[in-house]
Amino acid sequence: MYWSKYFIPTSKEIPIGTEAVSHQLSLRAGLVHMLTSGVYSYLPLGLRVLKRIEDIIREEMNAAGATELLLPSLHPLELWKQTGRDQTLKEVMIQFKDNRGRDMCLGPTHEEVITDLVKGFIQSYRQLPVTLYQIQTKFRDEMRTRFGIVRACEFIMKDAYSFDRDEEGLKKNYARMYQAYQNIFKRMALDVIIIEADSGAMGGKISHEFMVTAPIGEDAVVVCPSCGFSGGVSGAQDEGGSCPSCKNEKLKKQVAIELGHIFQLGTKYSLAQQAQYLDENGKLNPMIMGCYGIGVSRVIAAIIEKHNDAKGIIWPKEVAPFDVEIVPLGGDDSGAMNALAQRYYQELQAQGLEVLVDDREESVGRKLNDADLIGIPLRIVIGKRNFAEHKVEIKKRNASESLLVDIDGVMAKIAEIK
RNA sequence: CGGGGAGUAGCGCAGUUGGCUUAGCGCGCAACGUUCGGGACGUUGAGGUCGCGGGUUCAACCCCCGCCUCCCCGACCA
Repeated sequence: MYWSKYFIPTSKEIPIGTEAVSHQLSLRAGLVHMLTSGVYSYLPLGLRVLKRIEDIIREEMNAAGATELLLPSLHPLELWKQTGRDQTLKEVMIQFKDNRGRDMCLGPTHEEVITDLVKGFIQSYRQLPVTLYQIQTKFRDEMRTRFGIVRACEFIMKDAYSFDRDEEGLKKNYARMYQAYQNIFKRMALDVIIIEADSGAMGGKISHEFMVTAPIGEDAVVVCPSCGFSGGVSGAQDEGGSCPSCKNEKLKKQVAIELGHIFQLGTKYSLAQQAQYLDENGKLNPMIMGCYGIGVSRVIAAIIEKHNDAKGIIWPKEVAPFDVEIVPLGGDDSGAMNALAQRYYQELQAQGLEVLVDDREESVGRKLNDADLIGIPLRIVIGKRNFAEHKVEIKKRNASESLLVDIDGVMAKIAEIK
């Protein structure tokens, strides 16, 4: 991709009314743009990150035996009355009458819809278990939005739902999802703290939250500075309580942001909506459900929050919008330098890498500072001084030093360090 | 929904105790020239219903009333 043909509106000004680093950088690096409070456009660079995060989630969910589908966002309110959540979620639900006078809402979550779907097609124990998931936009009428895409009214969520014959099956599925979540966050370079949590409006008994410590957090966790033990804030585990694991140190309280939440729902929805199956004895039983969410768009903010420096974002390579950025700086020999950039562009693409070439006619300072800001993991700088000596510069965004490499040795070097 | 802050050019801001403001500055944008490895410099230029609606006044961006929007803290939630 050539920068001049693309759309990356960067800014050096810190946007008004922003405090969180991730909020500032996601705006300055041209990832997202606010339309109104809690409602964001994903610009090309932000969309690329989003897609990469989604791909990681898809791979891990598929590997864990879940199947992707896509449910509607537009729901008849009638469906929500079956579980009473038209009332319990009333405050966050965006409701309205359509032109036919029907009461409708935009889906804030999808337990009712998926349960309604599954009960229509699954009648026998032979068809269970089944786990379905989607990556989709949710709508929640937040009274108070926060930190840009961290807490938005329209946001992207991965939500999965499991249906089992019994508790044992649910626990198995739950454990599988738990493991998949650990894999997912690890691949995104996020250290998660997993805590037992309240089920809230979801219902059910057991649930776990996947948290990442960050100043943009809305919740608190306690962490042991000595052994790394962590947990939710409650009773004996409050700050100052001695670590229940190593006893060496007192626990420290930290704010954390919730990125994922998994629930053992049990029969709350299957009973209310009569999602039943026939067992081998010909007896009707309610399906045993679990649900598993990840705030996909929120993950972007968390990654930026954890991976940045004074100059900008430092994308972990698995989620970076591009793998390599080529920066020809121009000069007397700019024709030959641009040709070299084009050559690298083709060679790197042939290796399956996503490549951005900053072909803009901008000052050196602006190009290099923009490169730092948008944070592509690998950068190839073609400057006239080195070019005259048949060399180019390769720099990792997360390294302080750059490497001088022979013009013809670039591909080998990239393959070595990428 | 309670408490605080803020709306003036695409972005970031200044301003007037009401009138020399034809509303400025920085960034960005356009053109030309000089530069050319770390957000270069100069000259010229385009760009604004001063959030919206009323009111007071000879005169309102400025004062009064009402409303809208955005941000932060809290409550609530995923």
